[in-house]
Amino acid sequence: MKTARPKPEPPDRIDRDAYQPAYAQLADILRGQVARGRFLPGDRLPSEAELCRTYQVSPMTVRRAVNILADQDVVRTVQGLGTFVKPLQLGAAAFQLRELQDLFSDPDQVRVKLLDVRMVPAGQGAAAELGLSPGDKAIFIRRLLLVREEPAFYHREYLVYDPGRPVVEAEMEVTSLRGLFSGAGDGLIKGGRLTVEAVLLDEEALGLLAGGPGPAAGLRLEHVFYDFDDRPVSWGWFLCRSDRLRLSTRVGYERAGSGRPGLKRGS
Amino acid sequence: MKTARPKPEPPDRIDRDAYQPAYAQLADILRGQVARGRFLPGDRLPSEAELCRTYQVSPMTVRRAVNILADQDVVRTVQGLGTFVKPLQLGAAAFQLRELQDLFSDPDQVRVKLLDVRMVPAGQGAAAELGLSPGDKAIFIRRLLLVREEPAFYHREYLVYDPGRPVVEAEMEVTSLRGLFSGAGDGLIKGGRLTVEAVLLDEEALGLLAGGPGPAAGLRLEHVFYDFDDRPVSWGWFLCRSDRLRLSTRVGYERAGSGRPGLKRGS
DNA sequence: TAGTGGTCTAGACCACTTA
DNA sequence: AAGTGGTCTAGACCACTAG
Repeated sequence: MKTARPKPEPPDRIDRDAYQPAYAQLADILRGQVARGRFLPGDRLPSEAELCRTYQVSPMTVRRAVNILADQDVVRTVQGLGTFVKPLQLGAAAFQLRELQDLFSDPDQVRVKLLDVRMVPAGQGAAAELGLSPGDKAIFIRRLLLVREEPAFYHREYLVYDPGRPVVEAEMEVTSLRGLFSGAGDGLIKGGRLTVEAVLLDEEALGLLAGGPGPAAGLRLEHVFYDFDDRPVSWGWFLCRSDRLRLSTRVGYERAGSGRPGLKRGS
Repeated sequence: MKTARPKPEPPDRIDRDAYQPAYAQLADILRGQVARGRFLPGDRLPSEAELCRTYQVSPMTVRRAVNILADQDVVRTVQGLGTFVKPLQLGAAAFQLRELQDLFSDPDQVRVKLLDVRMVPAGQGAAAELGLSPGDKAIFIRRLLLVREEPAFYHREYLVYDPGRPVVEAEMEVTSLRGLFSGAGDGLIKGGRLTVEAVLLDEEALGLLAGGPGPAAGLRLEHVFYDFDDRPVSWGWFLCRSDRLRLSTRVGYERAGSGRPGLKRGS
C-alpha cells in the first residue's frame, strides 16, 4: 500500500499580519522542516544569525523560536557548536491524565456515590504515608465514581484527622472530587505524588465495577497530597477496569504547533 | 506528628555573579514564594514592572522568568489583568517513561534475548495498524529483555516487509533495541504513538516473565512507529509484570528548579 | 484612561568550540 | 581567531481589562 502523498509545502516565511506571533510562526516553520525530513536527526540547523537574515526577524525572536523547539525536545542546542535535531527518544514520552480531566470537567457525565465515611484507626499503610502512628485516628472514605451512570472508578482514601486543621474538612469534597481534577482545588493543597500501576482487581472492586466473575486486571492510581506546610493530608487510590482508563501519547515530530498541549505562553 | 519545620528563607535577590542566569534565579525565587505560600492559588503576582524594580532586572528578564513559571503550570498570565497562581490540577500530571530510558542507558544491565524472527502473513491487528491487507507479508519478532539477567519485558513486534524500503532492516536492531529508548534511533523513524494499559498476563507471558502460576496483572506498552513518509513501520507491545514498571510523578509546586526535567534552555 | 501583560527590536557582551 | 549559542539591556508599540 504505497500512495503518493501530497505535500502542501507551506510558504515558510513570516506573515507579520497573521494572528500568530512571529516567534511561533518561525517555530512551526522549523518544526515542519524537521518533520518533513529536510533536517534529519543529527543535522545542524542554520545558525541563529542566518535564520535572522533568512526570515527577517531579530535575534531575540529567532532565540525564542529555537527555545520552543528545545523545550519540545525537537532540537538540542550546544554552545559554540550550533543547534541540532534530536533523535527520537522513547524515554521522553510523557503520558497525560488529560482524559481524566476532560471527564471530570463535564459535571453532567460524572456522579460520585459516597459508599462509606467513618473514623478508623490508621493501619500500616496509612500511618506510614500520612506520618501518623499506627492507631491514630484517620478519616476513611470509599467512593464510587459513575460515568454516565456506569461505575467507572472505585476510590479509597484516608484523610488525616486533626481538629486543629480545617484543611481536611474543606478538602474532603465529599460529593464532588471534581476540584482535584479540573483545578480550583481551593488552594489548600500544595502538591502531591501520583503513581500508576497494574493490579489484579479484588472481589470488592470487581463487584463494584461490574466486572465479570473471573480475574481481571485494572489500573491503580495512587495519590498522596501535601498541604503548604509539607504535611501529608490524604492518601488513597483509584481503581478502574483496564478498559476504562488508558494512557496514550505520541512521540516524535509533528507538523502542527501542538507538540505539547501545555504551551500557554510563548516560550 | 507535628514538627516545626525550619524555613531557610533564601535571600530572594539576584546574584549577578552566580552560575545561574538571572532569569532562572528569578523564576526560582518566585516559585519558592509560591511554594512557601506567600502567594496562594488565585493570588496575583506583582506586576512585571514592579518585579523589574524589585529585582533590578530588565523587562525581558522578568518576562522570561514568568514564562518559565507559566510553562511549568505554576502561574497563568492574563493580558490586561496580571499573573495569577494556578491551583493544583491533577489532570495536568504527566507520567514519564524515564525509568525505562535510564534502564536502557546502562548497557551492562540489559540484555536482549531473541526468541523468534520469522516472516508471517499479517493478521487482523497487524494489517490494520500497519496499513496492510490481511495476508500480506510481515516480519514477526519476539524478544525477551533481561535486566541483570532476570526476565523483565516480553516484546512482540510486527515489521512491514517491503524490499523497496531499507528502513526495516536498519530499524530491526535485532540485538539491542537500545536505540529506541536512549536516543540515536538512527533517524529513520519520525514518530509514533504509545499506549499504556493494564492487562491480565497470559500463560506465555507468565512463563517467560517468571511469574507464579496464578493469574497476574501486568502493564502493556503498545507502540506504532512511522517513518518520515508517515507510513507505519512497526507495531508491537511490551509486556511486563506490574512490579517491574510503575509510572509515577509529582504535581504541584516544588522548591527546586527542577519543576519539569526537560528544560534545557531557559524559556 | 491607566495599568497590565504580549511582542519585538537592535544591538551588547560573554562563554564555548573548532581550527 | 572566527563562529556559535547564552544572556541581557532599555526601551518601543500593541492588545486587553478595568474603572
